[in-house]
Amino acid sequence: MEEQSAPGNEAEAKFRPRLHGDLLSSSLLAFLRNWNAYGYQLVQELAKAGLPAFDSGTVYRTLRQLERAGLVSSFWDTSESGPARRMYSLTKAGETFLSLWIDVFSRYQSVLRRAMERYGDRDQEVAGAEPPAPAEPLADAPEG
Amino acid sequence: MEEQSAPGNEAEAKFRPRLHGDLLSSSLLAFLRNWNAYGYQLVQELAKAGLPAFDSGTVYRTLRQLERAGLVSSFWDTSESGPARRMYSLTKAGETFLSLWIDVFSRYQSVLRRAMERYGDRDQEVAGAEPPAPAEPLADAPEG
DNA sequence: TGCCGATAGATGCATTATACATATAGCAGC
DNA sequence: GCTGCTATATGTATAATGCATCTATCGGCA
Repeated sequence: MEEQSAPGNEAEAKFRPRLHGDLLSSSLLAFLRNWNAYGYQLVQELAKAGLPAFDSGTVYRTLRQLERAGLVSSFWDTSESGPARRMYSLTKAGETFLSLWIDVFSRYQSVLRRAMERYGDRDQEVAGAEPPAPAEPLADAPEG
Repeated sequence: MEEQSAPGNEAEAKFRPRLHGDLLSSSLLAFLRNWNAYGYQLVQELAKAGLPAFDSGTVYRTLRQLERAGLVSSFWDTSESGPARRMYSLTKAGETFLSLWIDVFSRYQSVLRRAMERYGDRDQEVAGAEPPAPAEPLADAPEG
């Protein structure tokens, strides 16, 4: 069937960090914990934060989804000139969710941190050893 | 201020942290940076890390995807009794990707941290002010 | 007045990702 | 043979995503 051998040097292109879903949602909630803001503004704030650019359509849709879930609320702000802005603010439920997420997140974080800290001790294999044996990669069955 | 539409207490149920995509991929890469491991084992390791349970089918598919991208490599381990195990190890490209991800991740992290740290100063609104004005939530247009 | 560009939000659509259930298979104990 | 645990994989319906596109307001400018 599929028998491609991944060269490896084009891997970053195919599989770059995307920061989707939960990461976007929680970033938005985090911003809204401090400041009321509207979508266009949040897109720019996220970019300014040094994160990879988010698709604005995804941001707008995510905000509406957060609103449907009751984590944020919004109203149309027509006080400024220009197109109306949908101003968002964090709800009580949103704050609760954000702290729940941060709990989960800190556990995830320690997984990453452990990976980086242990980098110095890389020599001593701890668990499933088997030194990086070559063998047939991408094999489809144990016994061809 | 009362949320008339979303009760808020069912928000966590509808919108719980899922730890998808990039988070799963990078967790797997992080584990594999230290230990060679197979899928079933990684599912258990992730659970032991205190993270919400991942669907095993998603983990297996994600591992194959990482392999297709050249970030990990695998071989069938039939040395133990029982079903064959597909042993994974991190490739050079995988290490590169992981550190790229950790860069992005640390920026994301500071977004969250800033949100939590500033919590004490919550009173002084900094940016888009407009005290949580009520107004029509979930409105479809600025002018009814 | 008409046109352009920036701002602001939204949606259509094809592709991909995901959860849930189910399938396959090896082996151990009875 | 049957059951249960290990270990991997897939079918499928639903959800999420990227990209392009659309609407609309307003300021500047010719």
